[in-house]
Amino acid sequence: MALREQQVELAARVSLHDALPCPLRRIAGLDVGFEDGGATTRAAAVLIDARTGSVIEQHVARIETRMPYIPGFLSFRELPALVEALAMLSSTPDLVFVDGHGVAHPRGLGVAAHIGVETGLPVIGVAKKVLVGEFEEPGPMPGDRTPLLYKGQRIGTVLRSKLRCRPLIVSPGHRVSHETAFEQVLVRLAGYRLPEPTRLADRLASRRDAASRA
DNA sequence: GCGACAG
DNA sequence: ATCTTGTCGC
Repeated sequence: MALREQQVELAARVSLHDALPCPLRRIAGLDVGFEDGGATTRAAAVLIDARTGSVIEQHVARIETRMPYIPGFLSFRELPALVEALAMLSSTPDLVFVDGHGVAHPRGLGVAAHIGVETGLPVIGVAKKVLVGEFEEPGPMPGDRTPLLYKGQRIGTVLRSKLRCRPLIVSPGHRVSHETAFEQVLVRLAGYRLPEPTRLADRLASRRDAASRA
């Protein structure tokens, strides 16, 4: 079966309804990086205590890259490593933040949405650039936002997370509403453009963090 | 046909 | 994503 047909089927399983535990206990951040000029895919998973914000544990999964990057099909390239890293966590997170789009995708299945339907966990997609859709530039203040529209439908939120920084594109991955998605990102901002879960996973995935340089 | 195109 | 130091600006 062709990949785009798989996307359409998987996308039909995505839920935009909130299904998160009231007091969130643990949240996770996921991101991918590459080594050996792309031959090796490196996925990072960071587990954070939702109440204190402290890191509980973090892992890195490294596997052979199986597919090239094709716009619109990113999840098939990164999913294997991401699932591997997620499985390394000793406890399941109540909410997962993924670097990339959720439903803000041509066929509604960005990496965040793909991981969501694959694991059944609540997921939020946090991307740095738009893939598809139109929007009005949001105001300059952190928290300012405008809806991302595509074919007459809302597919995400263009969110200003930091002053003088390009806005983030936030979209539900699975079991989360548009409202909850950007609100959760706002709550996890710690003075940086990216929310903590994604920011920390990003540093671990790309090998420019203190730990891997040791 | 031309340009755009998450990471 | 990745190759890569310093540098301009707030």
